[in-house]
Order: sequence, then C-alpha cells, then structure tokens
Amino acid sequence: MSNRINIRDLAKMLGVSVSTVSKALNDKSDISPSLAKQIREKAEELNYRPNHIASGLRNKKSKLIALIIPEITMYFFPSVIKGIEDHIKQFGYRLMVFQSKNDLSEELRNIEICIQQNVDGVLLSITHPENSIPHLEMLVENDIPFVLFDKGVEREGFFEVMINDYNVSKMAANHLVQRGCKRILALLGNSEMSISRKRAKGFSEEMKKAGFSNFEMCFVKDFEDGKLMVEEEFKKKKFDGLFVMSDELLAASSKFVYSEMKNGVELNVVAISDGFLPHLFDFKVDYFHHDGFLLGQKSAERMLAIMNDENSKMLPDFYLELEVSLKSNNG
Amino acid sequence: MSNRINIRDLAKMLGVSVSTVSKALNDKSDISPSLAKQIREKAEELNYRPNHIASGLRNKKSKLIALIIPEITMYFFPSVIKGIEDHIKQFGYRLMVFQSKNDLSEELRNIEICIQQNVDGVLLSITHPENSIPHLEMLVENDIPFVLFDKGVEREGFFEVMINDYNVSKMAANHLVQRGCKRILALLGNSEMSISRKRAKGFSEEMKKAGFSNFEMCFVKDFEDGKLMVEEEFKKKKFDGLFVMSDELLAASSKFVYSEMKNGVELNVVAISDGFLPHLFDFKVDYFHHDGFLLGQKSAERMLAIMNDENSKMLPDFYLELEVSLKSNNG
DNA sequence: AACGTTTTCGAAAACGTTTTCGGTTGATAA
DNA sequence: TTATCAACCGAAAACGTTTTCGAAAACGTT
Repeated sequence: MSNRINIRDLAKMLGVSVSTVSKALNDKSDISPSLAKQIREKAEELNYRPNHIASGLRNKKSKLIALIIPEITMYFFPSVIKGIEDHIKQFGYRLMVFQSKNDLSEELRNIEICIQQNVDGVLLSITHPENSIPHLEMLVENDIPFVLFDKGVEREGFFEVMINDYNVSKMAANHLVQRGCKRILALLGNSEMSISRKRAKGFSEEMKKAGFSNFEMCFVKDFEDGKLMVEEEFKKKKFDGLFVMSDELLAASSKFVYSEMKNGVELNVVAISDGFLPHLFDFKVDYFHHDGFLLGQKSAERMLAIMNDENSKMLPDFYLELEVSLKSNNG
Repeated sequence: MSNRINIRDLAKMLGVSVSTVSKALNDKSDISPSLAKQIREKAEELNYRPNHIASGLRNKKSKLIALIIPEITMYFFPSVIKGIEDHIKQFGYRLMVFQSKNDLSEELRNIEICIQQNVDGVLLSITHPENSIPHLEMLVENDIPFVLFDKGVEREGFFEVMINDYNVSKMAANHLVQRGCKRILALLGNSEMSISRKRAKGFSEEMKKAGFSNFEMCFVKDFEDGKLMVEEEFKKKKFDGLFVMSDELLAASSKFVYSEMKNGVELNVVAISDGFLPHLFDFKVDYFHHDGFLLGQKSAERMLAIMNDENSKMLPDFYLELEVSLKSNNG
C-alpha cells in the first residue's frame, strides 16, 4: 500500500500543472477561486498530505525547534517541555528533544545534529557556560537562532529567558531571616554551574547585608550527594532554617527533614520550586514559584519572535526576566 | 554569514563530480581509496555537514522517531523519554515529542504531522484504545511502523511493549492479603482507559480467588479527583490496605495517608510505580517496579527492529512483556 | 597487439515541493 | 479595430542529496 499521493498526481488527475496545484493549495492569489476550490476539494478527497521534507528542502525551513537539555528529569523539565510544545504547535512547529547528559561532547554532537537537520531554532539549557561558548558560536555561524533558558552565560548578545537568580536567592535569604531563623543552611547545586554560583552569591550577599553570619552554604554534586551532605551538615550544627535552590535538592533533603521533625526540631524550609513537589510533603515548605510551564512558553515565544523578525536585533531586549512569587504548601 | 557548504561546492573545489563526492563520503566501494581520502579530508577541513533534509528527500528516510503521549507529566514519562532518546541516538535517529492531551482530534493531528514529516516510526501511548484504532490504521496505510507502549489495545497485529497489567494487579492484591489486611481499597485510574480496567480486573479476580470480599475499587478521573476520592472512601470505611495503580495516584493519596498515620492508623500501601516517588514519602510503600527507562528503551529497541526488518512479520512476537519486581522504599 | 576484465569516475535522473517568469486569454478603453 | 492591462495558468529551475548506468581507463592474459 502506501500510495502516498503527491502534488504531481493531483495535477495529472485534474489536468492542470503542478505549479497550479501548489499555488492553489497555498492560497496564492494567482489562481482563480473556482479552480482553486476544485483543487482543494480533490486534495481533500484523495487525502493529500504535503511532504514536509520536500517543502523544507525547497524553502529552507524545517519547521523544527530543537530542545537541548542536560537530562530529562522529573523535576522541572516536564512542565518546561509542556510549555514549549504547547506554544510552538500553534504555529505549526514541531519539537525535537535532545539530552546532553552534562557531557560537552554530547552537547556538541547534538548541536551538529541540529545543524544537519536544519532546525529553525534551538532552545538550550546548558550547565557549563564557559565551555559551551564555542558550541553556541557554531549556531551563530550557521545562522540558527537560539535562546538560552533557565541557565544563562555571562556574555552579552545572547537571548536569555530566566528568573533573576540573584534576586530570588536574596529574597529566600531574607525570608528565612524574617522568620526568625538563627542558624541557616543553604543547599546549592553543582558549583560548576553558574546558576548555583549566582544563587549562592545572592544568598550570601543578602545575609551579609542583614548582618547575619551564622549560615553555611553547601554545594552538592547531585541528588545522592545532596542527601548525604544535608545529614552531615546537620551533624555539625543544628540548623533551624534550610534553603534549597531546586526541587531536586528539596527532594534530596526531604528524608532528612522528616527525621529531624520526628526529633522535634523546628525547621523552616524555603525552596525555589516549580510548585508541585512541595505539595507532596508533610512538612511546611515556602517556595519561590519558578514556573516551568511559563518558562517553556516564554522561551518558545521569544524563539519564534527571533525567527520571524528578519532583523532580530530589533527586538526589545536580549534578557527576559520571569517573575517569581512566594507561595507555600501550607504543610 | 552562513556559508553552509554543500556537496557541489566540494566537488567544484576538488575538480571532481558531485556523485564522486557523495560516494566518497558514504564509503562506497566505487571510489579509489586515495581520492576518497582527499575528499574526506577536504570535507573535514571545510566543516562540511550533510543536509539531512535533502538526503531524507532522496532516500525517503527521515531518521526521525516520533513519540506521542497524552501529556508529559512528572510521573513516569521523563524516564521513558530518557530511555527512548538514549537508545535511538546510538543509531542516528532523532526524537520528536508530541502531546495529545487526551484529546482524540489532537492525537489525529499529531499523527498527521508525523505522516507529513515522514517519520520513520512512531511510539505511541494512547488512552482511548477503541477510538484510536482509526488513527492507527492511518499509520498502517502510510506504511509507518509503530509500537504501542504502556497502554495497549485489544486487537491483534499491533506491536506492543508493556507490563502484564492483569498479572501485576493480581500480585498487588495478593500482596495486601498476605500482609493480613482486612479492609482494602484499590485506587484506579480513569475507567475509560483500558489499562485501568485491566488492572481492576486482575485485582478483583485475585481477590475473589482468595475468597476476599471486603474491598472497594475506586476509579478516579485525575489527580485532583483522586485526592478527594481517597478521603471520601475512608470516611465510609476504615481501610487498612491501599492499592494505587500509578505514581500519580500514589502522590494523590499521599496527603491523606499522612493524616491517617497521624491518627495512628496502620495502613499497608502497595503501588505500581516507576520506583522513585515512593522514596520521597515518609511512610512505607511497597511497589511493583514498573521501570519507565526500561520501557522506553525496549520500546525503542523494538521500533528499530521493526523498521530494519523489511518483513517485520518475521519478528518473534507482537507483544513484549516487561518484567516487574516487588520493591519497597523501606519507609 | 588484441582482447577481456576490473576499477574508477561522471552525467543525469530522481525525491516533492515552491517560485519566478513569461505566455495566453478575455475584457476594457481609445 | 487596436492597444492596454489584468487575471490566470504552466514550464522550468531550484533546493542538496543518492543512485543508476554507461564510459573510460587501467590492468592482465594470451
């Protein structure tokens, strides 16, 4: 089977030329309304489906958007992807997903695939900002627009969509101080990631500004490391305030928080979170809502804007800052 | 910029024909080793990257695999996607992701996009088995191989990869009985989904077989509905055993389980789970490990096997059953 | 030297579109 | 009647590959 019908078949059947069919199907003004109607009806009747690969080759547009992320974890990325796919679909774009596993060569490979695949744009979340610059320059050399989301780079001229890591961490620090905590632990992600450093910076600077010195900052490599470190830190000192910079770290510390609670410890927990995980826990979590869906949607929106503005330098700004608000699981 | 070099440019520079370059780059035996080497070196030097769209048009292979799922939730799907992407990447395939939002017309639309995009294969998880059959037949008409994963259809001749829902539910039922439960509640997903019905069937049949009649089965529409229903059911009767058929329902019932525990209630919880969520909870959860990563990987593996076997009817079987094992979070 | 065989290469068609450009038609105005 | 001008349609090139087929060259055998 698979008698996939093409534009030439249609033309032959209707006794017109392929160009006429093409124009009719694409609503070009060139074709008389009555003939155009005939052609469209025949196409509908025979279940004609245009071949995206062929049209992509012809007009150098693939209608593909690539998403490159370190890893598809259960934290955060599901809602980001949902936001992206939701948005771009409206405009006829499709989504390709790549994981680079915190591996630079894998990241490079993914970008090369994107180039070969002629994607129209790339949405990127990278973990090694400095080392990734060459990869990004490959994209600009190939005229492929991209936006960095969630995690940025310290460099002008790249489009970025993210929260203000620095400010949000300050707010978190301030929040714990306001709640009367005396001994505070901040749990931060891998110190090689600039996002961790930015959040650490905001946190510690706010602490100093508040004249608060009784706090520790702890960078952890991953989930498992986080689990261990919380416990170790608490062995050294009994904290009454905990800041975790992500859902993953919130999850990592949860087991320990439960055990502390059983020992009657009062612990103030504040997180930066997508907003769902906190509701699974049986202890109170205040969190700054870092909305993954919104992030995905806004990043996609920005992406399409860049792609459509021939001269994207005309766009309002390179950096789009997402708002965050303080919420609570009311645990 | 964007002086993307193509095979014709290479040919011109080297003073050979495009066919020669093409063959050299694809290791055809047609070209003398020395010339082939020259060509490859020049290609490398000038950073030549083959255009996938063009080659896709020529040989009618897109090297794209599509994944169509109801919705990218934090439960289960992240690990499934990871498993798929991990596997297909090794063989040069790329992944496109579509959500159909439990909407049949959206599902149809996604399938049409796949056809237009000439994807080489489709991985599908569908919620409305009966109503989806026409969509699936569209795929067979267009000669696009597909495999159904996680959720199947009651029909012969489609490739499926999943766990044995019926048996696993029986095991879950048996488990609760063995643990000495006297009043058992089973929380099941949307009753329109055949997966819910299959799991319900296994559960209730095993109950009857064990001569156990003091149990309720409760189908819930979604997460929020699940939260409400658990509470309502417990108002009617004090259960001491709870079966939840998915991570989502486990999450939905968690809040209530905590509150029961505080009232001193002893509750045996058994779930079908991807294996991570249980470890976030502070109560004991036994679970039958439904490994999402493995599911994704095996589905992808099967997909590639079908695509490569010209005559896929030669494959060992249509139905691939994944093993599950009983584990516990040791809460 | 003549012939057969193998190796190596290139011309051209093909994949299914879109778009440019020119030609034909019919109507309108002079 | 003729010139003008839209409106409408088609031929052909182009996008960047791969593959088929035939030609030419190189080699070996008598």
